[in-house]
Amino acid sequence: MSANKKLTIEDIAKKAGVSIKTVSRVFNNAPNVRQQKRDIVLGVARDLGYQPNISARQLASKRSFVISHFHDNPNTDYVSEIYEGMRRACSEEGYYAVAEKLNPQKGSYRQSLLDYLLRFEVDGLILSPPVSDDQAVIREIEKREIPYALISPGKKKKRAINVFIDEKGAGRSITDYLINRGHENLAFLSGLNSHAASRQREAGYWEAIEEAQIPKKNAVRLSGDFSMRSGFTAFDMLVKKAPKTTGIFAANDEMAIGLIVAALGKGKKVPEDLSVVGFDDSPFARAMWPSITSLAQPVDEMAHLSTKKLIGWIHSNILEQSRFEFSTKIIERGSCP
Amino acid sequence: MSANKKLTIEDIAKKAGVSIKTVSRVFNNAPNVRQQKRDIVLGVARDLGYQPNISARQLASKRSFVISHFHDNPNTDYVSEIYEGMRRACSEEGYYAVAEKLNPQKGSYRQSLLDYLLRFEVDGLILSPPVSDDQAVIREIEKREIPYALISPGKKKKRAINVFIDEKGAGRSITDYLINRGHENLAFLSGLNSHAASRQREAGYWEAIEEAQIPKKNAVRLSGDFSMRSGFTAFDMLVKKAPKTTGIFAANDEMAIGLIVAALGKGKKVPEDLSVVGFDDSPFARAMWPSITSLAQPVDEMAHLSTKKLIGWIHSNILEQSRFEFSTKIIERGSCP
DNA sequence: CTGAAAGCGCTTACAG
DNA sequence: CTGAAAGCGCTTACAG
Repeated sequence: MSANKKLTIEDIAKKAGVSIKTVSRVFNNAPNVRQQKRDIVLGVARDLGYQPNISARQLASKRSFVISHFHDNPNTDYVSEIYEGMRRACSEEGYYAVAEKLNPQKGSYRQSLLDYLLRFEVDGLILSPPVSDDQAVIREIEKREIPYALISPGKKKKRAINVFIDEKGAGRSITDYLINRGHENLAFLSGLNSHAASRQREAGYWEAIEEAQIPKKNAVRLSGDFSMRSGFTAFDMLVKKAPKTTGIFAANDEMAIGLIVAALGKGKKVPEDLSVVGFDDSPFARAMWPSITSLAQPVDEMAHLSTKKLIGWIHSNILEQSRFEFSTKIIERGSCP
Repeated sequence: MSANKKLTIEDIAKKAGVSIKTVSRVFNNAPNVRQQKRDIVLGVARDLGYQPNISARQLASKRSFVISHFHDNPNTDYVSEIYEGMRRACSEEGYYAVAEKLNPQKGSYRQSLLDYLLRFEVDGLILSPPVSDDQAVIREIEKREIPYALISPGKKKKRAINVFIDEKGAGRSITDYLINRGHENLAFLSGLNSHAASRQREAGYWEAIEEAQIPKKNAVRLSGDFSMRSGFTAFDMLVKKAPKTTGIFAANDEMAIGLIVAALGKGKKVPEDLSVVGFDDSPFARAMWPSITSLAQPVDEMAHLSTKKLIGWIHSNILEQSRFEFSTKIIERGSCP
């Protein structure tokens, strides 16, 4: 190992019979190197186990090789999955992945962002909900011309990388899934209405209801706020407003869990009396009993691709494609088999 | 901002009327600088908003200024809290915090660790359970003489920083808490027996039982594995083995949740029929309904302190104190008020 | 307790 | 398509 650490660009250049500049070009994927030389350099580097010294690159190039993920999300499973996708992409490209939790309690978002950008150099930023919809934050980033990517933004930005799923389509397919299983009395349990995703999922719900010609009176909407507690409370509303309901679409898994716990506590059987489908395929959806049927989005891949595209943008200084839609699937489990 | 970025050690030296070496010494907390000069330098740096260039430090010193947290823990809340504590400490000391998830599926732990240490320089390592009890991993680290810290290790190491809580004492205090609330028929729901923490918590349980002179037949042990599912199943065992039980101590919150869900499903009331205390004070313990009384350990502080001490060790090359015990407290909630 | 010189391993213009 | 020189902003011996 210590032998590896001593290897420099010069050693590789000598072995390969080229100048250090050529080696540098190869490792930066820069143009103007004949393919043949490129192969030789890469071969020598592989044989000797050469790893470029990141600090030297940073210092000389005045770039940081750091991609930072800004978030403010209490859902650590979601944040961890994003980090993992970023980390993989960064490691492939010789970058560092850093996660920064914006703390809205002390001062504004914007302030913590500014503080951060002042203290640390970053080459690119990744924002996830709800930060990805914070226009003040986005303005600050655009002002500094830092390449950035938005994960599941409510409003897609032209000068950014946007990765997302078809929220409305997902809402439709969950509703269809319930309808196909014979449910004729349905409920949608919403998240915070300020989140675009919740509104879009609901739109898909109503579209599917209409298309299946289910009478409007047999389909209700319950208000939640994405918290487990609100799912718990929603069950009481359901009993009052629409006791005949048998199929429920919750806008996230936490609410689905809360609702199921409430239902069990009142002697209802899941899925026999009440079938529930969640959204996110969170680890708890798997661990709960009954386990929860849920719509999965490929968060890890979304983070991985956006990081890759971000690094491409940083290198070429050109934003080629700005929108990437990912597909989802429903994972069938105990709460709605 | 761009003005700040241009500031170098030279600017500060000039302003402060000292050599750059003195400035460097001040920023590295090195000895041999008169306090008066130190204050001047620090004052000038503050006024101008100077931030040392990390890459330059890395390159010149051949240190990475990176502290890496190795883990393999499905509990993302726990991992995130550790990361947050590390990140705070690192940011105070001008270090980078990195989290690396060891993937035991592909190849051994040890291999992924070696791969990592080969690819990246790190100045220090932090290990959390279960990695903190993997002696093969620890051997590799000690062989390389990398300073490291263990969070809640089963076996404390002499040549490492160890941060931990009194697991047995925590088990005692939870049991006492139940006893003080009048429960005379108790159950302990264990985690994986291979985890030292679970065994120690159980030892505390039995100690408290004995001290309170509760007949052994009124206290049972149920086997779990830390999973929510195992808590769910444990309820059936409980009904068979010890139907008179009213007070339950679960070795973690997930099992407490599983057990409560099972109990609710069978028409039991919590806490009226069954009082449950968990361990970890996880976000779900707060969010559940009923919310769960749980023992909280200061994970964030444990990570923060161990990172600080680790950096101190790196700088001085001296490991001063190797053991740090943290205190815990029981957070009273709905499941056992 | 303090300073002037050399060097860490790369990249950036610049020249060809 | 390729190379020799200068320099990024620090720290490390070394000397005093």
